[in-house]
Amino acid sequence: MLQKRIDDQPSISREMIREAQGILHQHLKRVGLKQTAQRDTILRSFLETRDHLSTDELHRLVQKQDPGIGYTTVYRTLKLLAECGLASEVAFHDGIARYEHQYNRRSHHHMVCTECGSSVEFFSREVDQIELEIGRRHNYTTTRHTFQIYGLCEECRKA
Amino acid sequence: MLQKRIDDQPSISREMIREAQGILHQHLKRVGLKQTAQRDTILRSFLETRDHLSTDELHRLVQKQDPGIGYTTVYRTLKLLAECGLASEVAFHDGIARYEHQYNRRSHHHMVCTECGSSVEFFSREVDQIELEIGRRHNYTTTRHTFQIYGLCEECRKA
DNA sequence: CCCGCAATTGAATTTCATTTTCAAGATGCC
DNA sequence: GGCATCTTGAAAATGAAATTCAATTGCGGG
Repeated sequence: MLQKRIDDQPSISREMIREAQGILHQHLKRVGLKQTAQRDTILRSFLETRDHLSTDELHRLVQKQDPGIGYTTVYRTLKLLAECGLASEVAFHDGIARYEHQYNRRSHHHMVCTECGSSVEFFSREVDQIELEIGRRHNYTTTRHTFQIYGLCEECRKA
Repeated sequence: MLQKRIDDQPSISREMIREAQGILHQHLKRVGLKQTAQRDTILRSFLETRDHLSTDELHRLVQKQDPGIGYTTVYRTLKLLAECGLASEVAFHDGIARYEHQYNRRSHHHMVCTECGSSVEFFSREVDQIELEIGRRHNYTTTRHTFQIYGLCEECRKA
């Protein structure tokens, strides 16, 4: 199910959708793939939701726009979006791959309630610096990191 | 396959194995389960390796000690070890659950090479403090966190 | 010491998300 | 418009994790 999410980002504008679509189209051309109505629909549905979506959840949303679009196409399009930097995979600890917007978003992290699955986003400049520092120390060229905190939210603690 | 790992921990002593076994036995008694030769063998094999083991990898190691022990038993015993705090799950980004020793180990984190899978462990007090700070700010009772850095190690960069 | 209940074991099966296959249908370069 | 190539989506395959079940084993009480 879709889970409550708390963060501080403004909602997506028509302008941003157009821009994101441009990024996707450019990426497709660059790697010799084709624009299709399905890929555009999937991108739009993805951008219009603020949650951490699994392939299955996005598929359900997409079907409200166009019931003919199959699970496989959503699955493949999410990989494309990740490739061109519009989406990125977040692994919470429940064994399901989830994706979130990446376009125009500050580097952020998640705190997840292990009871109800709700999550809070937070920002920490320090974490980015630790990545750089540790990479330098051990001679790695770092590309990204994941940082997740697990615990009980206020409501689940009471219950 | 077993992957190269770099860290700064001394290797496990006979004394620690005895102590870990005590912890397991106590846990079993507490929740009304039984001691078995298989569980002891699996714990020993687990402690004797310094790597991040998948169930499958540990199963193979265990079979060198006792070829009769099945995959399922290893799988179940790893969950037991996690329950009593002797092991903890680490999810790198390859979709396989791995476990590592938790007993007597400082809180640490991983930097993983996305090319060859080798990993470096590192320690950062700051990360623990961020967990506390963020938990307090959003009213979560935090229990743990995961922090992983991904990148290219020196050798893979050259290649 | 031995009985009997309850837990354990391991092979086999099931589950479930993910990934691949393939034939029919689009896309877009010429 | 023609044609090579990519795309699509249903179905099948994959693979790790989880469960089932009948035979076996541990262990507390008598």
